[in-house]
Amino acid sequence: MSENNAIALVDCNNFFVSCERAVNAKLKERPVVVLSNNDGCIISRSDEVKQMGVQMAQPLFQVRELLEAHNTAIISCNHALYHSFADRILNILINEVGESSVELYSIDEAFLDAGPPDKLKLFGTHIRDRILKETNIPVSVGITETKTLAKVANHLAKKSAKTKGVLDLYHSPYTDVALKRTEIGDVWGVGRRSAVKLKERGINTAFELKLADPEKIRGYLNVFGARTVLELNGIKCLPLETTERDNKSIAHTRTFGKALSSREEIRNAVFFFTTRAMEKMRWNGLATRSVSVFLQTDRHRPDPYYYSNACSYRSIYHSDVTSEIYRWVASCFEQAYRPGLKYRRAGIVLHELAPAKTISIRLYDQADFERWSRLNRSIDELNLRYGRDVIRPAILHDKGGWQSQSTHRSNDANHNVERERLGLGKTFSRSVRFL
DNA sequence: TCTGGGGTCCTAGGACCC
DNA sequence: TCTGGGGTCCTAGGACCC
Repeated sequence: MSENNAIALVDCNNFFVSCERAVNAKLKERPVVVLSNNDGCIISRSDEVKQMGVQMAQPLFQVRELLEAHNTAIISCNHALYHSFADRILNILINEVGESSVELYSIDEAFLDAGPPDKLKLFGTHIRDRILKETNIPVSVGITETKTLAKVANHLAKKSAKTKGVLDLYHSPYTDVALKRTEIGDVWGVGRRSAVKLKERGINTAFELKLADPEKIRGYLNVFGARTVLELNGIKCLPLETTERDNKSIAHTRTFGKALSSREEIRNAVFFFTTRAMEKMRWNGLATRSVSVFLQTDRHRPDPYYYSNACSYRSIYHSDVTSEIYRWVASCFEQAYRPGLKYRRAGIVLHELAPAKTISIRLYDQADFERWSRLNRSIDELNLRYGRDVIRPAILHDKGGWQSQSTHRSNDANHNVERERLGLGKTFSRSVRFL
């Protein structure tokens, strides 16, 4: 992109809630929250709920009464639905500016190369209107010189009704006003810890950070902090990353529906998680050579104490064969497991991923390995076509006390009718990261 | 009673080598 | 009694993001 081109950040408003509302119009009249797996935490809130003071990731039980008093719709998450919406929105953006001008940053936001600074507000409004019309999802658009400033602009576009969801601050005299109104903790890249450090040094707003000496900031934050200062000054440090990068790790971790102590049951859960992670890995054309497994007891109820342990295995060869990875995972599990404890959470992470096509040849059993690898891919395809787990390893049980408790799942039959109408067929996205 | 999940990057410090 | 120094690699942990 040209150095002078503007950057736009397109960010979906209350994304998961907006998806649920897009397929169920009745929800538009009520406050809505979407819950995490297990229905434990609130992971998406409608504006009304935000106004009640409910925080992101707040446990449901702490605010259940408040929500019910306001007739709030409480919904279990449905990630397949959110991904199909994300996919369609991405396609619209690509259609508008071209694939090489879109950086998909997360499931619900993307940076765009907005081109030369000409009619930016009009451009933003067009994008916003089109996405709303075609998907029912409201988005906000912030446009400026750098990504960090675009975050600020987007934040204000969301908060201020006057902007109608689009704020163009490209070389604008209002940028400093915007920065003065932005608390230091709301700056992109400044988390809780850094915010404390900066406040101790008298830096309380984005504007004060803009005026700071980047080298000093690097001293008590890190190189990121220094970059943030420059970005706030309109100097591009973070380029648009428009080519898709391979994942460096893939994880599948869950809190169990209830605390478990049975070795068998927990092992089953870990194998189940492994299978899911492997599917995702193969779908992305990757192979792994190191895995780690972790087990944790309930950190909120240490009984008799909080136990958390992670064990890793590293192979000399990369692999994408489920049965082989099972063996790695099993050895990690045996190391991490201590009898007599009640476990509440477990997970597996695949590290050191590499494109499956480029992994090194094995000295002894290359032919066998390739056969197994092909078999796994065929199974993936069958499962994709005929339904998940139509074919699965005999070792795998998808039932157990570890399963999530989702009691607020929205009615799938209703969804399907509405999804049909919106053209949300059986899309399976390769483009949206963080599957 | 009830408390999410999936990622990335940076840094300090230890191990090791010559 | 005197007791090097520089470089690289790896890892765990911290911080941050959505």
